[in-house]
Amino acid sequence: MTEVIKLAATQCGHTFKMNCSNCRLNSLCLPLSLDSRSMTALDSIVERGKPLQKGQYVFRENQPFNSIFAVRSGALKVFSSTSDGREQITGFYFPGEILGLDGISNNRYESSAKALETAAICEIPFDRLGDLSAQVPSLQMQFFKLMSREIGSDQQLITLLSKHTADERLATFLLSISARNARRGLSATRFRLPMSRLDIGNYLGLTVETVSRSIGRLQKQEIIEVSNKDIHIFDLSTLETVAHSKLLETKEG
Amino acid sequence: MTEVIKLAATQCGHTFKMNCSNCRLNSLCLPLSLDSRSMTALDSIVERGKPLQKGQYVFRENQPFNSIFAVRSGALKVFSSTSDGREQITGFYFPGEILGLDGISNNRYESSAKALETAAICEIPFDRLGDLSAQVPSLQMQFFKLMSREIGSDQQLITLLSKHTADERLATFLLSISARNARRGLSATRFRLPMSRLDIGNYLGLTVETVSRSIGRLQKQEIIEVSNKDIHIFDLSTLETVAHSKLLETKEG
DNA sequence: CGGCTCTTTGAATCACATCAAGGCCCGTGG
DNA sequence: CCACGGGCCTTGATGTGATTCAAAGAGCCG
Repeated sequence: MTEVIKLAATQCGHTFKMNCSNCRLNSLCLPLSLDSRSMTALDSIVERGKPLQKGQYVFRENQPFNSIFAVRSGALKVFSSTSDGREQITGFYFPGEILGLDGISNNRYESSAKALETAAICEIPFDRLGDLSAQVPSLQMQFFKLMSREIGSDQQLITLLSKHTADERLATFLLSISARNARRGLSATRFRLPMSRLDIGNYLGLTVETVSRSIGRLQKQEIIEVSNKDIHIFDLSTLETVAHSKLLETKEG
Repeated sequence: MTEVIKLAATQCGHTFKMNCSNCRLNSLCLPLSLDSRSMTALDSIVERGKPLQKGQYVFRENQPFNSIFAVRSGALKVFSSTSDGREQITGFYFPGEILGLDGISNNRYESSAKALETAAICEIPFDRLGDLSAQVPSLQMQFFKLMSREIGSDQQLITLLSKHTADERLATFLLSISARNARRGLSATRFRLPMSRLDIGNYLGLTVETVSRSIGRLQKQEIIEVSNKDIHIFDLSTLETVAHSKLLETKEG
């Protein structure tokens, strides 16, 4: 790694140029597969604001839509309010992932996004991204794929909610977090969950109590170990078995 | 290529040119908001095959992805298979609606699509659509919006599955069909459901029996009348009340 | 050290699933 | 045209996983 790029470390107070080219996440994020000229062009439209504190909003339901956002660090939850006023979390977003796509269709956000912990995000004005996409075919394709992936993952959640038990949902959820950690070069078996049990339950269509009990069951079977928000997955493959409802419950006196 | 363009044959033996410009659905479908030049360009890449019979597939899960499809007539279901081999229906598709978008991300379809009744579809090769989108900004935008709308509707289904009772799910389902009929100039209150109770249940995360009982309850409350697959909604606004769980159950001896 | 939210655990209840049986619709063939 | 057969749909009885209600313990921040 050359010394100019190294400057990405912040707290010292020096100014430095954070951009897509030197972003550690560019191989996961929108820039994926762009040549350096195109990446520079993309870079020029990206806006990087100050970090969000826990609880702060990136955007709110019904606000006019202008930009999509990429997570640089931290974690966010995206949720919309149901007809009877409660909230439904539709996704959690980690570094390298992009949110706000649901706002395109009606020019206003159809959900809200809130920081689960201190988070840094990149704002990408959508009109400028559209212009650039028309000029850079690989960017257009990358963006189509991004939206398609969002559709695919929503449909997986639909299946999860529709056809699976509490334990299967929780196991699938943990595996999803695990895989996304691995993608960013972090441990697939030890990590910290940035969201509360309430949020997990909300996302998975379960109550807090059920989430807590389900965690308890997985722990008792020695598949995971949990201490507060810290998760240790002992055996990924066993957890996968649980997720796919192929584990017959071990009867014990 | 110009005059060789697809001469769809009618039963009477006459040939005529079916195209986007003369399609009754063009104001609902992908061509929406295209000028006539652009519509002609789009038209030149659309392929119109012979109608599908009930039960025939448009595409199957894991097949290589090449095209997206627009429904011209009839109805389709889209479903994917769960980890334990059952199927999960993720959507029903009616004239003017577009399917296959989930295939873009990995270059293979992540779901299968099957005709619920005789159906006519337009095939749109995706690589050519991508090229054209880069040249026609309004087409690119229209396609972005289309994908975004799919994301939005998937998220609504997530909320429905996660937070709502059987009666609310069924009411919401009927209202969705109703609204989509209205959009195409058909009756919002009288229509025929092209799918079986089993399919409805599968889609809504319920068993057939529960669907049947839920229909029974709505009928007893004189909100709808059902005869086989024929639905008559007496009062849309009451049905909306049910969908939003604001109807207190009427106790009766 | 409060006061707060978050989490866990237990007991009772409920909405929906499951199991079971009978009826209806519709295509097919006599 | 009617009889037969196989899905599809409905209805009832019973079972169960998750919710609800309740309460106490654990972590966190001022």
